Amino acid sequence: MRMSEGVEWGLHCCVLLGWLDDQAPVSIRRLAAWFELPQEYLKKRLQALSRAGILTSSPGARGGWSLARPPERITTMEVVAALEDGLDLFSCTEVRQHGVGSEGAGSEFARPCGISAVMRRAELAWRRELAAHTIADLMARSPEGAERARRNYQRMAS
Amino acid sequence: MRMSEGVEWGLHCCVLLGWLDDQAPVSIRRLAAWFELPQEYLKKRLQALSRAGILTSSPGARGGWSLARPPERITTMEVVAALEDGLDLFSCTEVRQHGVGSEGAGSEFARPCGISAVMRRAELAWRRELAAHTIADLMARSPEGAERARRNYQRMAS
DNA sequence: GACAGCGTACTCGGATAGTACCTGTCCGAGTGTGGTCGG
DNA sequence: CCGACCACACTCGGACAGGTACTATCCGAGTACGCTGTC
Repeated sequence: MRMSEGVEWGLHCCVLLGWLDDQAPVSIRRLAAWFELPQEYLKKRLQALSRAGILTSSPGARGGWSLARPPERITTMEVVAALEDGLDLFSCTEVRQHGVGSEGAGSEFARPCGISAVMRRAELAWRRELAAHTIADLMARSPEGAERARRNYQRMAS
Repeated sequence: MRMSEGVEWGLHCCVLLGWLDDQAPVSIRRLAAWFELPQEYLKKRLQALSRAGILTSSPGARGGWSLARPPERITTMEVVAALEDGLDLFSCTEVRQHGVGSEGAGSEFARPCGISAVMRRAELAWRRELAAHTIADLMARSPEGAERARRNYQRMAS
């Protein structure tokens, strides 16, 4: 079980777009060059973030990508959820209700499976932790990054 | 990102083996029939649990599978870890250190990436929750299951 | 009755396919900006 | 000077291909149990 690499890309893009907030929308070409990522595929991932209402894209010349909301109001949970659409770490297939083992069972299957419950609890703890951090938090974690971003972007634009 | 289906199988098998503790080892044929699962593939998954020291297998006629430890000392975390060997939900590829964005960076890359840190925190919360529950807990959650297991197994053996 | 031999019922490990999802690329269509050209 | 037109730079969505991990099956080899036959 491995999380999609696009999650890392998406989070980094969100942080960068937060830093470059004043610089209008940023084109996919520049975002891809910034992190040296495959442009076409990165675009696909950002489109997913757009559908989730996290990013906004403006078409046309001078168009590009920007945060749809202030970074304080975008949690890492939302970004992960948008990029991993399914998002069910564990999905119970109700194995207990099949085969010889299930024969003669009473009403106990009305109650949710204990294994499924434990997995869901763990998953909830994971999500809660992700929801506790926002893009603004991530931006604040490296103030040097913010300055460097602005500096390099100016150089890139010229 | 989806967790392997084998995790659900493995957990159910551990619980069942806990319930059937007195019934010597249980053959893969019976385990597969119990949950109506593909026998050969289930065997592969159980072999992984055996390598992790969670299950024990005895060869020969009358051989089969049994818990390697009392169920109080097997956590769900161990089972998940054994069946998902990699286990790194999120793996940081240090995207920040590539491309235009990384140019002119000082010593800040010596510090771990903030995004990676948040993801690791969340993952830790997930693991902690999984480690807090044991196979014995799962067994205790459905006492009817224990009785039905013994009943159906007797019928199956005859 | 004791012991060797053999068939059976298991597990172990490797080899091999099929499938689904992730990664990556390409293309046609749509849209807004800025420049150009004619009035 | 002003408005229509056009080229350009973007995004959007679908189609398609390669890679990797998950799912699944098959086979040969090894091991323990229990039966059978011989002494």
